[in-house]
Amino acid sequence: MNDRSGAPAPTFSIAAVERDTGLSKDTLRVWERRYGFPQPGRDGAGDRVYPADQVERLRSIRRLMDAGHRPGRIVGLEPDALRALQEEERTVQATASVPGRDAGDVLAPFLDLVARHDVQNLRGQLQQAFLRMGLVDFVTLLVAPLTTAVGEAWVQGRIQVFEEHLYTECLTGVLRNAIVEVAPPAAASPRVLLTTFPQEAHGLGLLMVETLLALEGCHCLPLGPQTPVADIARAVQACRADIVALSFTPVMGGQAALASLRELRQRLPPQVVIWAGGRAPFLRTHKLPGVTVLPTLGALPEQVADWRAKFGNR
Amino acid sequence: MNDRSGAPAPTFSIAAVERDTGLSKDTLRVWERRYGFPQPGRDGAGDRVYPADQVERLRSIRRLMDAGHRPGRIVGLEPDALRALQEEERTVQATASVPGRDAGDVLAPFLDLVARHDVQNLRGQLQQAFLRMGLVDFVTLLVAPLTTAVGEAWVQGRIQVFEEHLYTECLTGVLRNAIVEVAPPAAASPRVLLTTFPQEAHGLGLLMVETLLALEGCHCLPLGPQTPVADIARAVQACRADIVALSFTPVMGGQAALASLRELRQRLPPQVVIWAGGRAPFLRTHKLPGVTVLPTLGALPEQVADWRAKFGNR
DNA sequence: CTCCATATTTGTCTAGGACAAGTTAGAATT
DNA sequence: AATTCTAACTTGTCCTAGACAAATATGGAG
Repeated sequence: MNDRSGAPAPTFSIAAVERDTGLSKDTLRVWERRYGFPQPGRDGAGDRVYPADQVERLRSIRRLMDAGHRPGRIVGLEPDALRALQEEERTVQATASVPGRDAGDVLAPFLDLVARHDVQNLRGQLQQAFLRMGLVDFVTLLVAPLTTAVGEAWVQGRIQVFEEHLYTECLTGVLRNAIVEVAPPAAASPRVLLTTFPQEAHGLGLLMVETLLALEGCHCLPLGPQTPVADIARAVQACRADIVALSFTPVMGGQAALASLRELRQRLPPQVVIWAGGRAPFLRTHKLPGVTVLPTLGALPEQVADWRAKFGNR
Repeated sequence: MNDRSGAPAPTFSIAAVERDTGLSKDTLRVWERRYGFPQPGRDGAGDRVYPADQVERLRSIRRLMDAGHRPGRIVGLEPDALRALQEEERTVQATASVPGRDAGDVLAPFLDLVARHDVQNLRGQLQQAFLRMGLVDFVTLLVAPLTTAVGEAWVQGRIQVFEEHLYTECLTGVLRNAIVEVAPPAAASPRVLLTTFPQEAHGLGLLMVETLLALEGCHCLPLGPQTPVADIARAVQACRADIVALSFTPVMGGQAALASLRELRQRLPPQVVIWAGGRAPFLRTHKLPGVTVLPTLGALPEQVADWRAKFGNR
């Protein structure tokens, strides 16, 4: 980034690497021991000092792991091999989405705006699409696939973190605006509490769900992202929620997510339903007793109808 | 919460405690060694198991630390003594805000709505206040003090975490809506990038600043909360930002914040200005070379004018 | 009352071992 | 050939206990 600077090459403490890569200190140390990478230098106090290129390589590894690769197979790989794998990912995904080729073409111009950081136009185009398509189609046919595409582009290193932040922020504004226009019914049911676990900072999925639920006439209790499990349980009790809807991205490790879900299930009264949705792989691969998995946003109206059939006459 | 349940009392792993209290595993272990608290049990594998009441006590300790107390003095304290300190905090703050007694009375009804989880009315009242006061007064005279008051109430244990989340979410909606109505000038300057560091999840301050900056005719580049330092630097370069505005709550430890600020300063070109604002104590107590501290929101227009006087003629 | 030197406090880092839960691969059965 | 079961391997997290640097407090001198 800055070749010409005479300043010393920027380096990273283990804490900084943890923040920037999302890999815990324990993991970083154990990888070093087991796989021989990373190989940080040491400062005067004997503390690890990571050069920038190793951090970059760790980020690539992290992205590939989010895409399903296993550490043992990729941590030792040279940057070239990592790039090759990223390329492969892209091909696989392109193939997988053949039935939605039209969709891809719809998304492309938006992705382009993101990559160019053209927030003004991005916002304008999104707003326009919203008005043209109507809220339901806008969310299910454009926003959801687009968010997935942005996530995939990030995995492949085609989009920077800050570009993803710009996109998220932009879309948050548009969706928040849209939600206001859906007049919330005074005392509707079911009462749905929306949030994510503390490790999951991504709140876009919640907004999409909130939009659709509001349209279905549900009473939404949005808590925003990152509520501790204990507080979710308290909120359910205090707000008399019928359903807890949680959103998961691949960023949240499957193990941590499963543990938290089990803990939450244990703390909630049995009649309170837990909905789990999002792009996290563990939602598809694991059985979650006492949790309803929403594979897509399209499944929402159906689930709401289900709930009303079962509990609606309270 | 559940006295009557025959289920075994819920317990917490060290990871769960870290999430719920914000205290790192290392800190939890070292406190145990030094101060004799917490004193978790052990499970079959020899892993620490924290009972619920110890977690609760840790939360109280955390809140008091955010209010400026030192660990060595309070970690060993019994719950009664902690409650006494909390009470003291409340008294001190009430005294400190004597000049704003009017303000306190203005805030009280809103705090009441938060404590009752009456989101519907809270939103309505906020919206109404916004229309009555106008955007600038709404943000500086109501939203900012109210957010501070909510934070203080949380420190004193009068407000639950989830209630604070409800408040934040509610207000986010209102502010986001307001921002849209401020027509953004096409190519204004300065270009201000807004975000927080990864440890700082609170984004309300950013929205307040964005509102006021938009009114001042600045070009805002909101990244949302929790951008890694390296990505902030990249975003500045890619978006040609003139200023980076960062927001800090007491939740973010002073040490971590200072380290990140230094790192950011080192990575940015010298002509890019860093603004730091928020309720975090370290902003008042420390000298931050190369960083402009904004003590209050009221200082914003002045700072913008300053920048324009110095660099406006690019 | 202010300033500086010394003492204490405090969070983070280190090492390398251990283990349980999850995953893969291979064998045995249908 | 497909399915199920078992054994081997992976992998993240947790453990102990010591060390140190930076931040903060304390006490003495000006």
